[in-house]
Amino acid sequence: MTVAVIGSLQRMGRWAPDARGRLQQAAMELYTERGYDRTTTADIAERAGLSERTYFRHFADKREVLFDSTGRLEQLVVAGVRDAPADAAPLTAVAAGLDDGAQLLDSFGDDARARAAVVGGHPELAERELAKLSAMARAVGEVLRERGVPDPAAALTAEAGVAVFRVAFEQWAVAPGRPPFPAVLTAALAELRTAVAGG
Amino acid sequence: MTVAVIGSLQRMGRWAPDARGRLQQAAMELYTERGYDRTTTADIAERAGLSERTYFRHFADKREVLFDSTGRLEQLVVAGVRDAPADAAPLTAVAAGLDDGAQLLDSFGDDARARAAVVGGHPELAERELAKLSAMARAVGEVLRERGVPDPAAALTAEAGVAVFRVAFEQWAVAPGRPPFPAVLTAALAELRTAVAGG
DNA sequence: CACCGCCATGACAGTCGCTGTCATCGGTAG
DNA sequence: CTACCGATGACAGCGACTGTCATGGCGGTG
Repeated sequence: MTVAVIGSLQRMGRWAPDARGRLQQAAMELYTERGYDRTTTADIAERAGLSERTYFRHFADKREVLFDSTGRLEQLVVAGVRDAPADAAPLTAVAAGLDDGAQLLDSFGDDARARAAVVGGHPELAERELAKLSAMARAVGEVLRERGVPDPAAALTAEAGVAVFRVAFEQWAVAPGRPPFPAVLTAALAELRTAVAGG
Repeated sequence: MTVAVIGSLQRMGRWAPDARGRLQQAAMELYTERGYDRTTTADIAERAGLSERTYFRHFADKREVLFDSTGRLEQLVVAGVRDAPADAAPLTAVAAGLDDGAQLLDSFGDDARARAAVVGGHPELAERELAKLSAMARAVGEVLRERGVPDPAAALTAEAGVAVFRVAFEQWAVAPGRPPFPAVLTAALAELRTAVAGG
Protein backbone atom coordinates (compact mmCIF):
# COMPACT_ATOMS: atom_id res chain seq x y z
CA MET A 1 0.00 0.00 0.00
CA THR A 2 2.85 2.31 0.66
CA VAL A 3 3.90 1.53 -2.87
CA ALA A 4 0.50 2.50 -4.19
CA VAL A 5 0.69 5.85 -2.48
CA ILE A 6 4.11 6.46 -3.89
CA GLY A 7 2.91 5.42 -7.32
CA SER A 8 0.05 7.89 -7.36
CA LEU A 9 2.15 10.71 -6.02
CA GLN A 10 4.87 10.09 -8.50
CA ARG A 11 2.81 11.67 -11.23
CA MET A 12 3.30 15.01 -9.56
CA GLY A 13 6.94 15.11 -10.53
CA ARG A 14 9.96 13.12 -11.37
CA TRP A 15 10.26 11.86 -7.84
CA ALA A 16 7.69 11.11 -5.17
CA PRO A 17 7.71 14.02 -2.73
CA ASP A 18 9.07 14.06 0.80
CA ALA A 19 11.74 11.42 0.41
CA ARG A 20 13.09 12.35 3.83
CA GLY A 21 9.74 11.87 5.53
CA ARG A 22 9.20 8.54 3.79
CA LEU A 23 12.57 7.36 5.06
CA GLN A 24 11.70 8.40 8.60
CA GLN A 25 8.38 6.60 8.48
CA ALA A 26 9.89 3.47 6.96
CA ALA A 27 12.60 3.42 9.61
CA MET A 28 10.16 3.75 12.50
CA GLU A 29 8.01 0.97 11.04
CA LEU A 30 10.92 -1.39 10.51
CA TYR A 31 12.63 -0.69 13.81
CA THR A 32 9.31 -1.40 15.51
CA GLU A 33 8.45 -4.49 13.47
CA ARG A 34 11.79 -6.28 13.36
CA GLY A 35 13.95 -4.36 15.79
CA TYR A 36 16.82 -2.02 15.09
CA ASP A 37 19.57 -4.56 14.59
CA ARG A 38 17.59 -6.75 12.25
CA THR A 39 16.88 -3.82 9.97
CA THR A 40 19.44 -2.76 7.38
CA THR A 41 19.68 0.69 5.85
CA ALA A 42 18.94 -1.01 2.54
CA ASP A 43 15.65 -2.28 4.02
CA ILE A 44 14.67 1.24 5.03
CA ALA A 45 15.53 2.66 1.64
CA GLU A 46 13.65 -0.08 -0.16
CA ARG A 47 10.47 0.48 1.85
CA ALA A 48 10.73 4.20 1.14
CA GLY A 49 11.14 3.47 -2.58
CA LEU A 50 14.68 4.80 -2.69
CA SER A 51 18.21 3.47 -2.99
CA GLU A 52 20.45 2.95 -0.01
CA ARG A 53 22.78 5.61 -1.33
CA THR A 54 19.98 8.13 -1.18
CA TYR A 55 19.29 7.23 2.44
CA PHE A 56 22.80 8.41 3.29
CA ARG A 57 22.25 11.64 1.41
CA HIS A 58 19.42 12.48 3.81
CA PHE A 59 20.82 11.06 7.07
CA ALA A 60 24.38 10.80 8.24
CA ASP A 61 24.02 7.30 9.62
CA LYS A 62 21.61 4.54 10.56
CA ARG A 63 20.62 6.33 13.77
CA GLU A 64 20.04 9.89 12.67
CA VAL A 65 16.80 9.04 10.90
CA LEU A 66 15.06 8.96 14.29
CA PHE A 67 16.40 12.28 15.56
CA ASP A 68 14.98 15.00 13.38
CA SER A 69 12.50 15.96 16.07
CA THR A 70 15.31 16.40 18.56
CA GLY A 71 16.71 19.19 16.43
CA ARG A 72 13.41 21.05 16.46
CA LEU A 73 13.17 20.47 20.19
CA GLU A 74 16.53 22.09 20.75
CA GLN A 75 15.61 25.13 18.67
CA LEU A 76 12.39 25.57 20.59
CA VAL A 77 14.00 25.22 23.99
CA VAL A 78 16.83 27.58 23.12
CA ALA A 79 14.37 30.17 21.86
CA GLY A 80 12.33 29.81 25.03
CA VAL A 81 15.34 30.43 27.23
CA ARG A 82 16.42 33.39 25.15
CA ASP A 83 12.96 34.95 25.27
CA ALA A 84 12.52 34.54 29.01
CA PRO A 85 12.25 37.81 30.96
CA ALA A 86 15.65 39.44 31.30
CA ASP A 87 15.32 39.59 35.07
CA ALA A 88 14.41 35.92 35.43
CA ALA A 89 16.87 33.85 37.43
CA PRO A 90 18.96 31.47 35.26
CA LEU A 91 17.20 28.29 36.34
CA THR A 92 13.83 29.97 35.89
CA ALA A 93 14.74 30.96 32.33
CA VAL A 94 15.87 27.42 31.60
CA ALA A 95 12.64 26.09 33.07
CA ALA A 96 10.67 28.34 30.73
CA GLY A 97 12.52 27.02 27.69
CA LEU A 98 12.16 23.43 28.78
CA ASP A 99 8.46 23.96 29.33
CA ASP A 100 8.11 25.00 25.69
CA GLY A 101 9.90 21.80 24.73
CA ALA A 102 7.67 19.77 27.00
CA GLN A 103 4.58 21.15 25.27
CA LEU A 104 6.01 20.19 21.89
CA LEU A 105 6.70 16.61 22.95
CA ASP A 106 3.31 16.42 24.61
CA SER A 107 1.68 17.43 21.33
CA PHE A 108 3.38 14.48 19.64
CA GLY A 109 1.55 12.28 22.13
CA ASP A 110 1.77 8.56 21.55
CA ASP A 111 4.18 9.03 18.66
CA ALA A 112 6.71 10.46 21.08
CA ARG A 113 6.18 7.56 23.42
CA ALA A 114 6.52 4.99 20.64
CA ARG A 115 9.73 6.62 19.53
CA ALA A 116 11.01 6.63 23.11
CA ALA A 117 10.33 2.91 23.35
CA VAL A 118 12.37 2.21 20.23
CA VAL A 119 15.23 4.47 21.27
CA GLY A 120 15.29 3.06 24.78
CA GLY A 121 15.40 -0.48 23.46
CA HIS A 122 18.70 -0.21 21.66
CA PRO A 123 21.99 0.99 23.18
CA GLU A 124 23.20 2.67 20.01
CA LEU A 125 20.05 4.72 19.81
CA ALA A 126 20.05 5.57 23.51
CA GLU A 127 23.62 6.73 23.13
CA ARG A 128 22.68 9.03 20.30
CA GLU A 129 19.80 10.46 22.30
CA LEU A 130 22.17 11.31 25.13
CA ALA A 131 24.42 13.06 22.64
CA LYS A 132 21.50 15.12 21.33
CA LEU A 133 20.42 16.15 24.81
CA SER A 134 24.01 17.00 25.63
CA ALA A 135 24.11 19.25 22.59
CA MET A 136 20.92 20.88 23.79
CA ALA A 137 22.51 21.48 27.19
CA ARG A 138 25.51 23.12 25.55
CA ALA A 139 23.23 25.33 23.49
CA VAL A 140 21.22 26.33 26.55
CA GLY A 141 24.44 27.07 28.41
CA GLU A 142 25.53 29.33 25.58
CA VAL A 143 22.25 31.25 25.73
CA LEU A 144 22.67 31.69 29.46
CA ARG A 145 26.11 33.16 28.84
CA GLU A 146 24.54 35.56 26.35
CA ARG A 147 22.14 36.48 29.11
CA GLY A 148 25.07 37.40 31.30
CA VAL A 149 25.34 34.31 33.47
CA PRO A 150 29.01 33.56 34.17
CA ASP A 151 30.62 30.15 33.99
CA PRO A 152 30.52 27.65 35.53
CA ALA A 153 27.03 28.62 36.70
CA ALA A 154 25.77 28.78 33.10
CA ALA A 155 26.98 25.28 32.23
CA LEU A 156 25.80 23.84 35.53
CA THR A 157 22.34 25.35 35.33
CA ALA A 158 21.92 24.18 31.76
CA GLU A 159 23.12 20.65 32.53
CA ALA A 160 20.97 20.37 35.62
CA GLY A 161 17.93 21.63 33.75
CA VAL A 162 18.41 19.17 30.91
CA ALA A 163 18.98 16.39 33.43
CA VAL A 164 15.60 17.18 34.93
CA PHE A 165 14.09 17.17 31.46
CA ARG A 166 15.57 13.75 30.73
CA VAL A 167 14.40 12.20 33.97
CA ALA A 168 10.93 13.67 33.56
CA PHE A 169 10.76 12.42 29.98
CA GLU A 170 11.73 8.88 30.93
CA GLN A 171 9.12 8.96 33.65
CA TRP A 172 6.46 10.34 31.32
CA ALA A 173 7.25 7.91 28.51
CA VAL A 174 6.22 4.92 30.59
CA ALA A 175 3.61 6.54 32.83
CA PRO A 176 0.09 5.09 32.59
CA GLY A 177 -2.78 7.33 31.59
CA ARG A 178 -0.61 9.69 29.62
CA PRO A 179 -0.23 12.62 32.05
CA PRO A 180 0.61 16.00 30.50
CA PHE A 181 4.36 16.19 30.10
CA PRO A 182 4.68 19.84 31.20
CA ALA A 183 3.15 18.90 34.55
CA VAL A 184 5.56 16.01 35.00
CA LEU A 185 8.44 18.32 34.15
CA THR A 186 7.35 20.98 36.63
CA ALA A 187 7.03 18.40 39.37
CA ALA A 188 10.48 17.02 38.62
CA LEU A 189 12.00 20.48 38.78
CA ALA A 190 10.40 21.04 42.15
CA GLU A 191 11.84 17.72 43.31
CA LEU A 192 15.30 18.80 42.23
CA ARG A 193 15.02 22.03 44.17
CA THR A 194 14.03 20.08 47.27
CA ALA A 195 16.77 17.51 46.79
CA VAL A 196 19.50 20.10 46.34
CA ALA A 197 18.25 22.27 49.19
CA GLY A 198 17.88 19.35 51.56
CA GLY A 199 21.17 17.68 50.72
CA MET B 1 61.05 -0.68 20.25
CA THR B 2 57.66 -1.90 21.22
CA VAL B 3 58.48 -4.99 19.18
CA ALA B 4 61.71 -5.52 21.10
CA VAL B 5 59.89 -5.40 24.42
CA ILE B 6 57.31 -7.85 23.19
CA GLY B 7 60.05 -10.09 21.89
CA SER B 8 61.84 -10.27 25.22
CA LEU B 9 58.67 -10.81 27.16
CA GLN B 10 57.49 -13.54 24.86
CA ARG B 11 60.00 -15.93 26.38
CA MET B 12 57.93 -15.91 29.55
CA GLY B 13 55.14 -17.85 27.93
CA ARG B 14 53.39 -18.62 24.75
CA TRP B 15 52.08 -15.06 24.45
CA ALA B 16 53.41 -11.71 25.53
CA PRO B 17 51.60 -10.71 28.72
CA ASP B 18 48.94 -8.03 29.12
CA ALA B 19 47.52 -8.12 25.61
CA ARG B 20 44.68 -5.91 26.78
CA GLY B 21 47.01 -3.27 28.17
CA ARG B 22 49.11 -3.30 25.00
CA LEU B 23 46.00 -2.73 22.94
CA GLN B 24 44.99 0.21 25.13
CA GLN B 25 48.40 1.78 24.87
CA ALA B 26 48.59 1.25 21.11
CA ALA B 27 45.17 2.78 20.66
CA MET B 28 45.97 5.89 22.69
CA GLU B 29 49.20 6.34 20.74
CA LEU B 30 47.58 5.96 17.36
CA TYR B 31 44.52 8.05 18.15
CA THR B 32 46.88 10.77 19.30
CA GLU B 33 49.34 10.48 16.41
CA ARG B 34 46.97 10.12 13.46
CA GLY B 35 43.57 10.85 14.89
CA TYR B 36 40.74 8.46 15.62
CA ASP B 37 39.26 8.22 12.13
CA ARG B 38 42.58 7.63 10.41
CA THR B 39 43.31 4.69 12.67
CA THR B 40 41.86 1.27 11.90
CA THR B 41 41.33 -1.49 14.42
CA ALA B 42 43.83 -3.49 12.38
CA ASP B 43 46.41 -0.74 12.98
CA ILE B 44 45.87 -0.96 16.72
CA ALA B 45 46.15 -4.72 16.73
CA GLU B 46 49.28 -4.64 14.62
CA ARG B 47 51.05 -2.20 16.91
CA ALA B 48 50.09 -4.34 19.88
CA GLY B 49 51.49 -7.41 18.11
CA LEU B 50 48.10 -9.08 17.81
CA SER B 51 45.55 -9.85 15.14
CA GLU B 52 42.50 -7.70 14.55
CA ARG B 53 40.30 -10.59 15.62
CA THR B 54 41.97 -10.62 19.01
CA TYR B 55 41.31 -6.93 19.42
CA PHE B 56 37.59 -7.67 19.27
CA ARG B 57 37.93 -10.41 21.86
CA HIS B 58 39.15 -7.82 24.34
CA PHE B 59 36.99 -4.85 23.37
CA ALA B 60 33.48 -4.78 22.00
CA ASP B 61 34.17 -2.07 19.43
CA LYS B 62 36.64 0.53 18.26
CA ARG B 63 35.68 2.93 21.06
CA GLU B 64 35.65 0.73 24.14
CA VAL B 65 39.44 0.46 24.23
CA LEU B 66 39.54 3.94 25.76
CA PHE B 67 36.91 3.36 28.44
CA ASP B 68 38.31 0.78 30.83
CA SER B 69 39.06 3.44 33.40
CA THR B 70 35.46 4.62 33.28
CA GLY B 71 34.35 1.24 34.56
CA ARG B 72 36.66 1.46 37.53
CA LEU B 73 35.50 5.02 38.11
CA GLU B 74 31.89 3.88 38.32
CA GLN B 75 32.69 1.11 40.78
CA LEU B 76 34.55 3.51 43.01
CA VAL B 77 31.84 6.17 42.94
CA VAL B 78 29.10 3.67 43.60
CA ALA B 79 31.02 2.22 46.53
CA GLY B 80 31.58 5.70 47.91
CA VAL B 81 27.89 6.52 47.78
CA ARG B 82 26.97 3.22 49.38
CA ASP B 83 29.47 3.67 52.19
CA ALA B 84 28.42 7.21 53.02
CA PRO B 85 26.92 7.65 56.52
CA ALA B 86 23.39 6.32 56.61
CA ASP B 87 22.06 9.63 57.87
CA ALA B 88 23.74 11.67 55.15
CA ALA B 89 21.37 13.54 52.85
CA PRO B 90 21.14 12.04 49.33
CA LEU B 91 23.11 14.75 47.58
CA THR B 92 25.73 14.64 50.32
CA ALA B 93 26.14 10.90 49.86
CA VAL B 94 26.47 11.36 46.11
CA ALA B 95 29.03 14.08 46.67
CA ALA B 96 31.06 11.72 48.82
CA GLY B 97 31.09 9.07 46.10
CA LEU B 98 31.98 11.57 43.40
CA ASP B 99 34.80 12.88 45.54
CA ASP B 100 36.31 9.40 45.62
CA GLY B 101 36.05 9.33 41.85
CA ALA B 102 37.63 12.75 41.60
CA GLN B 103 40.62 11.58 43.60
CA LEU B 104 41.06 8.63 41.27
CA LEU B 105 41.03 10.79 38.16
CA ASP B 106 43.33 13.27 39.82
CA SER B 107 45.81 10.47 40.49
CA PHE B 108 45.86 9.72 36.76
CA GLY B 109 47.05 13.28 36.26
CA ASP B 110 48.14 14.20 32.76
CA ASP B 111 47.12 10.81 31.40
CA ALA B 112 43.53 11.61 32.27
CA ARG B 113 43.82 14.98 30.57
CA ALA B 114 45.40 13.49 27.46
CA ARG B 115 42.63 10.94 27.28
CA ALA B 116 40.04 13.69 27.70
CA ALA B 117 41.57 15.59 24.79
CA VAL B 118 41.30 12.56 22.51
CA VAL B 119 37.76 11.75 23.59
CA GLY B 120 36.65 15.35 23.26
CA GLY B 121 38.09 15.57 19.78
CA HIS B 122 35.90 12.92 18.19
CA PRO B 123 32.10 12.83 18.28
CA GLU B 124 31.88 9.04 18.42
CA LEU B 125 34.12 8.97 21.46
CA ALA B 126 32.36 11.85 23.17
CA GLU B 127 29.08 10.04 22.63
CA ARG B 128 30.42 6.93 24.27
CA GLU B 129 31.68 8.94 27.22
CA LEU B 130 28.23 10.38 27.74
CA ALA B 131 26.81 6.88 27.70
CA LYS B 132 29.31 5.75 30.32
CA LEU B 133 28.51 8.66 32.59
CA SER B 134 24.82 8.02 32.08
CA ALA B 135 25.34 4.44 33.19
CA MET B 136 27.15 5.76 36.24
CA ALA B 137 24.21 8.02 37.03
CA ARG B 138 21.83 5.09 36.78
CA ALA B 139 24.02 3.03 39.10
CA VAL B 140 24.23 5.88 41.61
CA GLY B 141 20.46 6.28 41.44
CA GLU B 142 20.05 2.61 42.20
CA VAL B 143 22.28 2.90 45.25
CA LEU B 144 20.25 5.84 46.48
CA ARG B 145 17.12 3.75 46.18
CA GLU B 146 18.82 1.06 48.25
CA ARG B 147 19.52 3.77 50.79
CA GLY B 148 15.80 4.46 50.96
CA VAL B 149 15.56 7.51 48.72
CA PRO B 150 12.31 7.38 46.73
CA ASP B 151 11.92 8.14 43.04
CA PRO B 152 12.09 10.49 41.32
CA ALA B 153 14.35 12.13 43.91
CA ALA B 154 16.87 9.30 43.61
CA ALA B 155 17.17 9.60 39.84
CA LEU B 156 17.25 13.38 39.94
CA THR B 157 19.90 13.59 42.63
CA ALA B 158 22.07 11.06 40.82
CA GLU B 159 21.72 12.81 37.47
CA ALA B 160 22.38 16.23 38.94
CA GLY B 161 25.42 14.95 40.78
CA VAL B 162 26.88 13.33 37.69
CA ALA B 163 26.14 16.48 35.70
CA VAL B 164 28.21 18.44 38.19
CA PHE B 165 30.96 15.86 37.87
CA ARG B 166 30.94 16.15 34.09
CA VAL B 167 31.06 19.94 34.08
CA ALA B 168 33.81 19.96 36.67
CA PHE B 169 35.80 17.41 34.70
CA GLU B 170 35.56 19.37 31.47
CA GLN B 171 36.67 22.47 33.33
CA TRP B 172 39.55 20.65 34.99
CA ALA B 173 40.70 18.93 31.81
CA VAL B 174 41.58 22.23 30.18
CA ALA B 175 42.47 24.27 33.28
CA PRO B 176 46.01 25.66 33.40
CA GLY B 177 48.27 24.73 36.29
CA ARG B 178 46.55 21.43 36.91
CA PRO B 179 44.40 22.27 39.94
CA PRO B 180 43.37 19.32 42.14
CA PHE B 181 40.22 17.84 40.67
CA PRO B 182 38.46 17.24 44.01
CA ALA B 183 38.68 20.96 44.72
CA VAL B 184 37.21 21.82 41.32
CA LEU B 185 34.41 19.34 41.92
CA THR B 186 33.58 20.73 45.34
CA ALA B 187 33.46 24.25 43.97
CA ALA B 188 31.17 23.16 41.15
CA LEU B 189 28.82 21.48 43.56
CA ALA B 190 28.65 24.65 45.62
CA GLU B 191 27.87 26.58 42.44
CA LEU B 192 25.01 24.23 41.67
CA ARG B 193 23.54 24.70 45.11
CA THR B 194 23.66 28.45 44.65
CA ALA B 195 22.19 28.29 41.15
CA VAL B 196 19.30 26.07 42.18
CA ALA B 197 18.58 28.04 45.33
CA GLY B 198 18.77 31.37 43.55
CA GLY B 199 16.75 30.29 40.52
C1' DC C 1 10.42 25.96 -29.49
C1' DA C 2 15.09 24.44 -28.71
C1' DC C 3 18.76 24.38 -25.73
C1' DC C 4 21.17 24.05 -21.21
C1' DG C 5 22.46 23.63 -16.70
C1' DC C 6 20.65 22.11 -12.18
C1' DC C 7 20.14 18.64 -8.83
C1' DA C 8 17.89 14.68 -6.61
C1' DT C 9 18.58 10.27 -7.51
C1' DG C 10 20.57 5.51 -9.12
C1' DA C 11 24.41 2.36 -9.87
C1' DC C 12 28.66 0.48 -8.61
C1' DA C 13 32.92 -0.31 -6.45
C1' DG C 14 35.52 -0.07 -2.40
C1' DT C 15 36.97 0.46 2.74
C1' DC C 16 36.31 -0.63 7.35
C1' DG C 17 33.90 -2.21 11.62
C1' DC C 18 32.51 -6.32 13.42
C1' DT C 19 31.17 -11.55 13.73
C1' DG C 20 31.14 -16.69 13.18
C1' DT C 21 33.92 -20.56 12.75
C1' DC C 22 37.67 -23.57 12.78
C1' DA C 23 42.56 -24.56 13.52
C1' DT C 24 46.74 -24.06 16.46
C1' DC C 25 49.57 -25.19 20.28
C1' DG C 26 51.84 -23.97 24.95
C1' DG C 27 50.45 -24.80 29.60
C1' DT C 28 48.33 -27.50 33.13
C1' DA C 29 45.78 -31.21 35.48
C1' DG C 30 45.29 -35.99 36.02
C1' DC D 1 52.22 -39.24 28.83
C1' DT D 2 47.90 -37.78 27.60
C1' DA D 3 44.01 -35.09 27.45
C1' DC D 4 42.00 -31.03 27.89
C1' DC D 5 41.91 -25.76 28.24
C1' DG D 6 42.12 -21.27 26.62
C1' DA D 7 44.22 -17.31 24.23
C1' DT D 8 45.27 -16.60 19.81
C1' DG D 9 45.47 -16.63 14.39
C1' DA D 10 43.41 -17.21 9.84
C1' DC D 11 39.70 -16.65 6.85
C1' DA D 12 35.21 -15.79 5.01
C1' DG D 13 31.37 -12.85 5.14
C1' DC D 14 27.80 -9.10 6.29
C1' DG D 15 26.47 -4.50 6.80
C1' DA D 16 27.49 0.54 7.50
C1' DC D 17 29.18 4.17 5.04
C1' DT D 18 31.76 6.86 1.08
C1' DG D 19 33.53 8.43 -3.49
C1' DT D 20 32.45 8.80 -8.12
C1' DC D 21 30.12 8.94 -12.29
C1' DA D 22 25.82 8.63 -15.00
C1' DT D 23 20.82 9.77 -15.72
C1' DG D 24 16.95 12.49 -16.90
C1' DG D 25 12.96 15.54 -15.68
C1' DC D 26 12.60 20.48 -14.61
C1' DG D 27 13.15 25.48 -14.95
C1' DG D 28 15.14 29.20 -17.07
C1' DT D 29 17.16 31.43 -21.33
C1' DG D 30 17.62 32.83 -26.04
